[in-house]
Amino acid sequence: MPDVSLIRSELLAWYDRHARSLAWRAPPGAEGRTEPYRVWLSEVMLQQTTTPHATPYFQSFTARWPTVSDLAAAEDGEVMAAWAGLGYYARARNLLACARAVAGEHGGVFPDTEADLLALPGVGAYTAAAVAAIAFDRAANVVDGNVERVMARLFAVETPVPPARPELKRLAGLFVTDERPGDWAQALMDLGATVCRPKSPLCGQCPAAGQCLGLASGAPERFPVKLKKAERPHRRGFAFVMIDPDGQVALERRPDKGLLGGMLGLPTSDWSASPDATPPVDGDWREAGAVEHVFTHFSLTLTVRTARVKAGGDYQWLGLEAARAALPTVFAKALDRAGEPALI
DNA sequence: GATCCGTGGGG
DNA sequence: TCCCCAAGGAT
Repeated sequence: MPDVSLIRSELLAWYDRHARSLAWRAPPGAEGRTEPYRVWLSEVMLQQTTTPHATPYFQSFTARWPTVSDLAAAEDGEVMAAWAGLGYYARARNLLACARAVAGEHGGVFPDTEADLLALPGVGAYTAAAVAAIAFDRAANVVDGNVERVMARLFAVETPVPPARPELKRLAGLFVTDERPGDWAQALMDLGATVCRPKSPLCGQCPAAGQCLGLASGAPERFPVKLKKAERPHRRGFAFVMIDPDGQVALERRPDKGLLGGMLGLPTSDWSASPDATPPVDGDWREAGAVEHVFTHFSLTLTVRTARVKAGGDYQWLGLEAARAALPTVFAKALDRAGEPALI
């Protein structure tokens, strides 16, 4: 069996030499621990999101709202617009709810235990453990997709995920001690991101290669074994671009629950196998083509229709640039499409 | 436990 | 082109 203590010391030594330089990490030798606000913000942004995608958002959020109290005081629409393009918009709603809970119920100071962190909106098992470990040096079992993969390979776990999750978490827990818990968590995730990668792992560079049952099996990339996932259905729909004489576009706030919840959007039909193409208002509607978009659990062909109208009704009217910046990607694509046939 | 919830890059 | 998937959480 892999030697837990040996792997720990080898990986921590590797981390001391190979830690990635990331926007939310204190530079090497920096005084004091990392700000909990920055750790929390980065962890939320990194949920199911790649580092390159999250980085510019982290920079703009921290520049605009330097503390959790600043963020708590922001308006909902501002924060949602600033999150536009990052995806999983429930994160932005929960981010604001969490900031307000910290500002209002905790005096602007993040709680420093895993249990108290877990009670905050948008903070689940992973994020609570990560903030506790990285910001507060608590011995927490930080398990994300990277850690699951590393454990599955180290121990050559044949049980497929997701059923194997509890077992992988148990294995990860074998490594958690009071010694450098924050560094340990980040070392494991850095290893997973740069060496023990999903495809073509770089086992020749791995400090734990000598202890890895997956490598010994001859096919480490086979782990973690995965269950086949369901097919992604396809839907169709219409998006309606109304432009007033000043070039303003009609947008509506989407309900908090459901797809793209809380975000601004174009008026649309239902999205289904055979959507109802009736536009929201009468007018001289023209077809501007279609855009394709892929969501997590369905793909969409969105046909774009445009009309010149007078501003009014129950809409927010924004200029083209402002609208595009505030919209989720699927609607930004639709707006781009509407602009092409020289309607504007 | 199963489902819903985005996006963009890489193989 | 298509498929995979990335520092998950809520219901």
